[in-house]
Amino acid sequence: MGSEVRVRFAPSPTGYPHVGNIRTALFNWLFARHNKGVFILRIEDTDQERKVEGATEIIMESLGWLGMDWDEGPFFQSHRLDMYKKYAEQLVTEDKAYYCFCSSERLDAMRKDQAARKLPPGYDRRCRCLSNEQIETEKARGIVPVVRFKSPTEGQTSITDLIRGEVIFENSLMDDFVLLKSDGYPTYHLANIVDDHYMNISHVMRAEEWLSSTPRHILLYAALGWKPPQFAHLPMILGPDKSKLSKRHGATAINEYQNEGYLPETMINFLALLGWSLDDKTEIMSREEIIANFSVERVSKTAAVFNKDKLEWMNGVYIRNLSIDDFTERCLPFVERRLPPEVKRPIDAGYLKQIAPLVQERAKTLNEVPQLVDFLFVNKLEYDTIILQGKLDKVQAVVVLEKSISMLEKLEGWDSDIMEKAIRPLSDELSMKVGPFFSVLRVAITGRTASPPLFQTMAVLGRARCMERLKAALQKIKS
RNA sequence: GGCGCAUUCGUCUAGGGGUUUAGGACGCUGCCCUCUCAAGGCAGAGAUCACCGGUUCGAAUCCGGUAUGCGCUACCA
Repeated sequence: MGSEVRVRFAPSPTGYPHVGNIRTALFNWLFARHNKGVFILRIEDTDQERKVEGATEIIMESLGWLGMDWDEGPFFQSHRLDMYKKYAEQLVTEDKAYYCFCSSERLDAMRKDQAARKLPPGYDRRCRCLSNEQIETEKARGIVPVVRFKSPTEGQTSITDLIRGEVIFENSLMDDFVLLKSDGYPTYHLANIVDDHYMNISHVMRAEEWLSSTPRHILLYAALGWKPPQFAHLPMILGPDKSKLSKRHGATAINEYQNEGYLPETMINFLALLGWSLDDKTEIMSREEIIANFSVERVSKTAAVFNKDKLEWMNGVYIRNLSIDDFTERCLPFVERRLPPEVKRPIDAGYLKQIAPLVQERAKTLNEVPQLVDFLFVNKLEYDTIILQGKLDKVQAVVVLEKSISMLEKLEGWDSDIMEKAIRPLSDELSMKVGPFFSVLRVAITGRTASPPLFQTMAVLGRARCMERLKAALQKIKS
């Protein structure tokens, strides 16, 4: 069972998960599911300063929302401090690592000096060859040391990345990085290697920004006598200006997309296509299709700009493909939250279901549904009288309303076809074009110039409210 | 500065020596449909495949260099 695929998503709990991190999670998850492997959730909470309360829960909720289930975990690195410490000390004993007593002030000064003299930055290895006595004196002074890795000063370290091929690094350029911080917490480098080893991780798929520190990891595996996993460094996600996607580009946290009314299936599909493709044309794919076809070979090397226009389009596609019941259900919380306060709560789900077909193909996000339907809920319409007549003059608009009202009053039923059959001929009768003619009625009924189909809307609104609105419009234009 | 990675329409991408007058999608423009707005259909504009050399009968595809972009260069991940 040594060939079993075991991958992990290992976020640090520093807030709402970034779409880039979620994309990394998704590729790991897809890879695991495609290969019938194991997907592990591990929380890398080794930075006490950046840790945010509740972030872990949010991460788990986000994964849950997207339907990315994990098979093991969540594991917390903060619960495994003894283990990291043990290996750090083992490396010190084996002379593969050493204690460093340098203060952060000295380190800062050193870096400044290096920058001023245009030297490559990096720890100057002052503590690399301390004698036992020196170590004891420093300890006696109450200085808590960090543990640094003794990087080789010559040779090369190469990695074979599943996406980028062989990448070679000069060991002489690698500095003695910290393994264990003075607060007893491990750095990413140590914790990562220890955990990946103990969790039997077969493939490490992470963002490209990690490529540069991978030789450190390789060296650490070797120092510990462990076999490294395979690496795949995923392309990054950029903002429209091609810099790393960040807040100034708009929403970056996955939950923002949830709140903006994007469907989880849209996010999965869209994110999957950011760096991976099935072929030269397939774009809309179910989660199952993506799983069935996912492979690292088809992951691209190039960073991708997050194209929100395309996301919106795709969300529209998914919204239109929803059943009426499903669409109604998903709209409900948004409508509940964003309809004007004067509308009575709870919102009538039955009524919303009648409305749903009118707006389903018009909405790109669930969040815009409330604005699309609010005129069907409020009691009094607010609109500018001038839009009522549209291309017509005032007298014509009055006639349109009067004729329509009397025609509708005579009507037996309140079915959209019946209404249309009765009203449409009126425009001919008055030798008006249907466009401007209907427009008057549309504004009277909806309070706006763009709306779902007029008669279907009227059918849903109901006879009483329609007549009331038409008469109100007549009053309004006359006064 | 050093090291690393990358470079095909504005964007996401297909393509991996001849099948390519470089294909698809978003967006954009026009037309059709049409009671408005959408949706849908059709059409169009949009890429000298970053640049320069090389290999080859032949290169977007292979190699080298240059440029540009990005990443890393913390007791952050």
